[in-house]
Amino acid sequence: MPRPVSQIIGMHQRGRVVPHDISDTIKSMLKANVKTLKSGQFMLMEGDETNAVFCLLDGWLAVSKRLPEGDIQIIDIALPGEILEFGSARASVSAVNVEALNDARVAVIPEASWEKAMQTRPDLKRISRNVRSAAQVRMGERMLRLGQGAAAMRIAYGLLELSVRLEAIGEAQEGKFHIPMNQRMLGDFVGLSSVHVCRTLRQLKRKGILKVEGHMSIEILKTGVLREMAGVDLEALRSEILPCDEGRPSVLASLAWA
Amino acid sequence: MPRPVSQIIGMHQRGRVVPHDISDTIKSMLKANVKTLKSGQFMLMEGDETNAVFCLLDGWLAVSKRLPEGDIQIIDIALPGEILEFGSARASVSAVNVEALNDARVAVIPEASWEKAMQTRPDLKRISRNVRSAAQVRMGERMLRLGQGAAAMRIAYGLLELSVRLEAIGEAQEGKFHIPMNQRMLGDFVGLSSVHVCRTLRQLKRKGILKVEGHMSIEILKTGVLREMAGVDLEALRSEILPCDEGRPSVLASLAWA
DNA sequence: CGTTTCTTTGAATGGGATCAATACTTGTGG
DNA sequence: CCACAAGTATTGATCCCATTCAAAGAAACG
Repeated sequence: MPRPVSQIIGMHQRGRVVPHDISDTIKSMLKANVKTLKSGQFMLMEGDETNAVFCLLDGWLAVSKRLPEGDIQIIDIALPGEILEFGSARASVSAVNVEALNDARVAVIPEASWEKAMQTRPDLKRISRNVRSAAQVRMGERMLRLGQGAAAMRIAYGLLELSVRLEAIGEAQEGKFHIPMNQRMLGDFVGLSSVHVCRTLRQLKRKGILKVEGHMSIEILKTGVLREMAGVDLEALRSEILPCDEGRPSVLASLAWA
Repeated sequence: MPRPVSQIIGMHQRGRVVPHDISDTIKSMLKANVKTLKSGQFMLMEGDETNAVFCLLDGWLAVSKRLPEGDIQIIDIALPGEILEFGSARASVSAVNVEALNDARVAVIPEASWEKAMQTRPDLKRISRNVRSAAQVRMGERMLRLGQGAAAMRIAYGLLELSVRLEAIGEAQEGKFHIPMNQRMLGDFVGLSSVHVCRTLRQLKRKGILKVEGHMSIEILKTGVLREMAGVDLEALRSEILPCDEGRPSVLASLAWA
């Protein structure tokens, strides 16, 4: 489901059309080393060394952390177009686990190539920053609800966030989308036990706010009510968590689709 | 309490000594526009526009978000040396509140100047990235405990994180430090009610793990036990949440101390 | 078709919130 | 200097939401 060319970065800059070969530089960078992950496979574990930048081309990744007791919290969910830079302050050691939630393809870009590309391509730099700040904002939103919100609010926000992000990349239409996670994982995402995820979803179903079919095929029926439960301004959320470039929606991964 | 010159960035690069006037470029950038904040004053509110980069020179800032119901979650606490970039994906609109927890000084740097400085100073770029990833890692740690940890663990981790970070900038010695927050704010930080913060602190006091005097003067007596409760590897934490450059601890703010 | 994993539902437990009342601290102006 | 006010800490009692335990369906899978 590729997007229209007008939404692909690098094809236009301030009205001028950029030669295709420049855009192809990024394309080739993205295609140089593509890692294929099967559903459930770990791309990275806490403590692993990495000095690469990852661009998610296809599929979902869960970025998570684990307590000594074994409890897991999903810190963030990466969707196609996400740019992942790990390594902590001192060394290039990952502080998180990264797991494929379904079959995924990830472009692995050596830090040096990435740096170089950023210098020659100001649009890439902008996009990188926008993708990063989008991730930061949505993590903040989730943190707010983890700390202060009740179960219904956490679930409501989680679903709305996914819905908004999925719509932007064409993986959701009219509030309908599929989540490649079971209820246990969704619980790890919103900070609830799987049992309580089940109960909360049931409530939403009974109130006619959601429709859930099979394994996590979701349809949001009453956006307004859900929005209210989540305590979020949908328009503001969209503008904050959807990466854009020069005012247009942008998905870096779309470059590798050709 | 300035740090030894050897720890100040820009004075050495791969063994070579850099002329002082280059380092002075950054110094003058930091000093060009310094904003003074009084305790309790807001530097930024959700919805405000900013296209500047902030460097915290002195004092503590709380970065927080608020639910419609009024509940507040402190997303992160900025300490001297922190580099703050706001603005979300699409526009330069802040998604957070930033409040001074005590009297603070912040260098306000126009995005353009910042970009320019980053290009001419690779060390600044490295530091900026390290500071950012440190913030990311500690937010992840807190998110993990917000979602999965009980009250004692949240408090224990919160105190340990602060202790580690404060020691690195000389604001804590031998586990003793002062927190410019009341129990309500500490609760907003770790996701607990003020009442429960009080109870949890009392437990820690009774067990001889902590000493608390007056308004939040803390002394960690049994680091091992606290570390255990927090479920954290102290050494790993240090290496992940303390910004460094070229293997040495670095605090950008120290440049403005001269 | 049996096995495993996942969902659903019930019942009991428990942790933290909330409500409420009492001390303590700090700052203010008389 | 004291009295008062406002904010904060402390503690008890109660309530409620979410976890845990347990068991029975339902779906996926080899």
